[in-house]
Formats: sequence, C-alpha cells, structure tokens
Amino acid sequence: MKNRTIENAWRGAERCKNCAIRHLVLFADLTHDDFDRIHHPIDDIEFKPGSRIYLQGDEMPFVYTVRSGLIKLVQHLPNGDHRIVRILSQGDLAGLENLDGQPASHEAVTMDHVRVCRIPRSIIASLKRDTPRLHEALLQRWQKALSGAENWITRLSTGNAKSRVARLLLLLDENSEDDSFFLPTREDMGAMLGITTESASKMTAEFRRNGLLKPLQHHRAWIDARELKNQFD
Amino acid sequence: MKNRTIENAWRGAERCKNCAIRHLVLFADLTHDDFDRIHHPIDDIEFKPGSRIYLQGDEMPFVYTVRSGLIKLVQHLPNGDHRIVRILSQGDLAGLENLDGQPASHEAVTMDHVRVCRIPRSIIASLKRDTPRLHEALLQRWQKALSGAENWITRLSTGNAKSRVARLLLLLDENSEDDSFFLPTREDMGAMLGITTESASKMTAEFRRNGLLKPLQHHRAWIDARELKNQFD
DNA sequence: GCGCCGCATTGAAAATTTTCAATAGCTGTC
DNA sequence: GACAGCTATTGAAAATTTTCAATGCGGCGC
Repeated sequence: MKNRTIENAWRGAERCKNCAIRHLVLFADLTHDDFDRIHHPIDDIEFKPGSRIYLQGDEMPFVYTVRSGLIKLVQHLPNGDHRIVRILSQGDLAGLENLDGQPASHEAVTMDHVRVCRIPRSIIASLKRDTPRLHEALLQRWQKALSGAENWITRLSTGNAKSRVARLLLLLDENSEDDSFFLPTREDMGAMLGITTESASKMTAEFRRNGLLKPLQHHRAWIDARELKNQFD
Repeated sequence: MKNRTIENAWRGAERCKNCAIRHLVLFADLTHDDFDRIHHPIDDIEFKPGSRIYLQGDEMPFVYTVRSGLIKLVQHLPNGDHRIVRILSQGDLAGLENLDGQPASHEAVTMDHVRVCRIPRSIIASLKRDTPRLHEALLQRWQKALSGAENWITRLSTGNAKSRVARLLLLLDENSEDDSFFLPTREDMGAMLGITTESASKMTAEFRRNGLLKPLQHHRAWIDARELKNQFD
C-alpha cells in the first residue's frame, strides 16, 4: 500500500454528489437518482510523484478521474524505447480505453502529487447501459482525447527541437489555471517531444537565458507566452 | 463536381442493408427497422487520388465511411508546416470528431482511388439518439482511433529515420489484406514520420537495396516483414 | 513510340541533434 | 541549515538529418 493513501471509501457515491470538481468530471450530468444506483465503493486516492497507477498490459478493473495533479501516459516499444503520448490533468479520465476488457496500451505515472477518484469499471458499464447522458459524456471524452493526441503529433513532434520545446511550454501554460505552470523534468520533456534529455535541457536553458522562461520554486515556471508564440507559432 | 462522381443516391438506406462491407462499418449492428428510419440520402461517392474531401476548419455536415482506398488526415500548423496524423482505410470513419458541430481539426485527402459513403450528420445524430447499438459502435470507433493515434506517436515519431520508415512499412503491411500494400509517396512518408522527403527516400532506397523492400506496379510494394521486424522491432 | 512531367534517388556540404563526460544547482530530508 | 542524491547544464566530438542541387526513372498523353 506504499505510494498511496485511501482517504475515503463510500458505499454508493454519497459524496460524489457534492464533489467540488464534479462539473468537470464524467459524472457532471448524472442526476440524484443516478447516484443512488451506484452501489460500489468509489475511492479517493492520493499518489506521490512518480507512482505508477497502472502498467502497460495491465487488466483494468478501474477507471480514474484526475482531481488534481498531472499524470503522464507512457507507451513502451519492444526495443526498450518509450514515449509519453498524453498528459492528463484535472477532470481527465484514465483507463477508459479498457472498458471492454482490453489490457492497457500504456502505463500511467504521476508527475507530481496526484489525487484521483478510482471508479470500478462495473459502475461505468452499468451507468452506460442505463443513462444516455453518461454515454454522451463518454463520447465527448473520447473526442477530446483524440483531438489531443493528434495535436500532440502535429505540435509536439514536428519541427526542430527548439520549436518543439516552445510549443510544449505554450501547451503547459495554456492548460494551467495559474499564472505559472508545472515544468516537467528534462527527461520527461524529451520523452514527450521525441528528443534527448540533453537537447530538451539545452533548449530550455536557452529560453531561460533569453528571458522567455523563468523557472520558479517547486518545478513550476513562467513563460513570456506572447513572445514565444510570436517566434514559434 | 470535378474529382467526384455520385454513383448512387438512395431515399432511405435501402441498399445499405445489402452493402458488401456493412459488417465493417458503423451500421453493422443496425436492424431492419433502423434502416427504415433513415429518410435522408446516403451517397456513394468516388474520389480521384489527391482529392480533398474536406478542409481543416470546415463545417462538417457529413461523415464518411471508407469503402475502399486510403485517406490521409493532415493537420496544418500556423507556420505552414504540416503533418499526417492518421491514415484511414476500409471501414474507417472520417468526420466523426465533428458530430457536435466543431469545425474539422484536420483535412482529409485521398491517397489513391477512394470510394466512400457520405452520410448526413443528422442521420448519425438521430440514430445515436434512438439506437443504443449505434452508440456502442461509436464508442468503439473512438477507442480505435485513439489507440491508433497513440501508436502513431510512439511507433512512427520515435527513434532515427531508418527505424521510423521500417515501422511505417510494417504498419502498412499489417493493415493490408493483400500480400502487398500501398506504398505512399516519399513526401507523404516524410509527413507521417516527421522527417524530410529526401530522408524518407534515402531510407526506402536502402531497404530496397538490401532486399527488404520490393516495389511493385502501381505504387504497391512487398516487404520482408520478418526481417524488418527483427531489425527494428 | 516520343517526349514531358512529376516523383524518386543520390551526393556533398551545412546544420542539427546525439553522445559522452564533467560540473553545477536544486530539492527534499534530517 | 547542511547534506545527499537527483536533475540540470554545458562543451566538444561524433553521428544523423537536412538542405540544395543535379540526375534518373516511369507513366501518361498525344
């Protein structure tokens, strides 16, 4: 049980109704009655940075809603190479691709301190059967994930190393509520962009020297978004 | 109306019931009754190689089912660069991402001679409302598209140029019924792999010299899949 | 069958990226 | 607040990729 702390486990889904981020998550549109039909425990779980939530190839008895923090989805190649294929943040779902029992095609690893809701697959399956609203919501999640993945290809895997780093910084910045954003390790940046750790570092350092990037405490950073966008689209 | 020929347009969807590839497409599980509810024309359309079916930014009044041929989905960056983010083949759907009225995030261009069924969005919308089976089928399409996109990132945008070309050839080969497969132009290969046309050409030519790739007539080719897999995973 | 035209191939130089290795800087801990 | 252990940065040489330009090849139309 290391790496994880169960804060709460509820019979049914009593407190889901009052969840602070419910408007962001899959259950946004469920009614009072829908919640009463849920008779399996939904756990609220915390993970330390670097925790593996599930592995590539795992059976997936659960899906996860991100309450806070960032999760990287990592796909491994047979030759040992790997690549980060998507980043999940608040409101995103992990493990959906495996609703039908397929093993996971990637592993999910926390990048910082993460809180998730762990939802048994059976709940999703039965709600999917009974409530059209949930079905609709699932379609929208897929759509969002797919356009995210295509953007990933085009924006983060195209052009030279400097453009890629610039576009990643812009993406991270846009997805942050805050004025600042979480700056991944250079190794993770490399795995997102398909470049080496050192190249990611060199480009990042150059942006810092040019005043376009200012690293802050605790792996956070600020960028001059206007100027970066100007120079790299 | 150049670049395209309307072969048939039906009131309702009479002949969809008898479509030779229906088991592959979205309507696989629809019943007799379901078809009778369709009162909009579904057109069977042909495109010459290089035709644009829709453009990035277009409103999408239709979705398309691929009956035969290959379609590339191309995403353009503001700076003029572009990248092929997915290839569609028989049974795949184009334009689904825009069921809710979003403009297209990529353009769809035919790579060879292509036949599609053009389905008004309204049909999908109403069937989606009425038939749970279709809803289920839509979920599966999304799932497939997403795992395809993630594979694209990991297999086709990772490693050096030679590995990428090798993995692309293997992918094309696997997706072909045939012993041979459609070999894209070097320019398209480059746009899929994030390398230049010339690099794609150099790697392709090298594989040919090594006997791992044999170009055939009409843009088709054969590969020594076992050996390629051996060397490049 | 001839000649065009577009695509593919190839080579050499330039540019970028990786590799390898050494040093510096943070972060979280005690 | 000092320490230990990562993680980041940097440089120089090697490798890869791009660029630019020239040549080859094949299919299509006439």
